[in-house]
Amino acid sequence: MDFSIGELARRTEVKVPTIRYYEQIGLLPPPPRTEGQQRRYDKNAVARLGFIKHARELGFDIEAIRAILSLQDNPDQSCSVADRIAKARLAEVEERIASLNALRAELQRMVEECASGRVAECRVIETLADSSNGHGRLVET
Amino acid sequence: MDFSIGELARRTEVKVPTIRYYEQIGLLPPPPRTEGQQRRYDKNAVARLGFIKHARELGFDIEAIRAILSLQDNPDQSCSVADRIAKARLAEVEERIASLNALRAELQRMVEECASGRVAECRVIETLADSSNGHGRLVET
DNA sequence: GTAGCCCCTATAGTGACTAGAGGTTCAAGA
DNA sequence: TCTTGAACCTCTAGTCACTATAGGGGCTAC
Repeated sequence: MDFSIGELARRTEVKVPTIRYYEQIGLLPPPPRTEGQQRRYDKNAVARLGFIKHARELGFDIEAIRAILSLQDNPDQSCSVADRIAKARLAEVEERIASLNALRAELQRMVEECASGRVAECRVIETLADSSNGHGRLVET
Repeated sequence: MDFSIGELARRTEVKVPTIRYYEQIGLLPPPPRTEGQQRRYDKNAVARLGFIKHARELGFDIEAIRAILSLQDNPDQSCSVADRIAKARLAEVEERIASLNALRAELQRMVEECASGRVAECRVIETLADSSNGHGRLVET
């Protein structure tokens, strides 16, 4: 029911040194060790690390992930704190979805034009070039 | 109708050294210079840099952005090349949208529970913890 | 023409990993 | 039980994508 860092790495597809790095910076709690100082993990670690992996792939930085995980780790903390973090992340997530939808539409158009034998004009830049749409980085206030 | 690197930085909200860095690695073409070797930009540069900024915020790495921009820069290149790049990026974009939708739903649920006065149980980890859903990195083949 | 802000290049530092060196532990088989 | 080799340990250094600093030169307003 518990396993090594290598097994955790295989299950999550996160590299072993990255797992140790996450522990070092406090994203993963220090796990129990064997007599010989080797780390032993359980299913909770798989879930937590899987979440971190996903969130990183989605472009959240470590501090944002730390904030989201703190919701999980302190379910009893004041509602207002959790609410503020969740709302800020929610706004960021919604903006990202909107931008990705626009980019998807343009990529789809290009693929379709290709399929119909025409050389695609590429307008990805116009699709995503507007810098005045409030896409700045969100910060907890 | 043309302006300095500082003005480009203000218009795009990209920092001056970052603009020079993008030029150095070939994401931005070298612009014309004044007699005194200062860079001058036009509206095209604003659009291209705005696109790059957005794409970085969405988590695309430099090589992915380079590939997408190459569609724009070589509209006459073979359809099969453009198609391959566009399809790979499209798949990646769709996976990201799906993950973000799941995360959004969970964050919304938490915000709603907070609004109703209950302390939120946080289940963000369960929402996004599954690492066996094919979220690996896509690569051009 | 000179003050002051902006630009130049070049180098070094940061965040988030990733790889390597050099040594130790664990478990499977003899 | 003993051995052996894969997997583990710590520590340091390197990579990618910036970001900041140093030291100097250009440009416009008075």
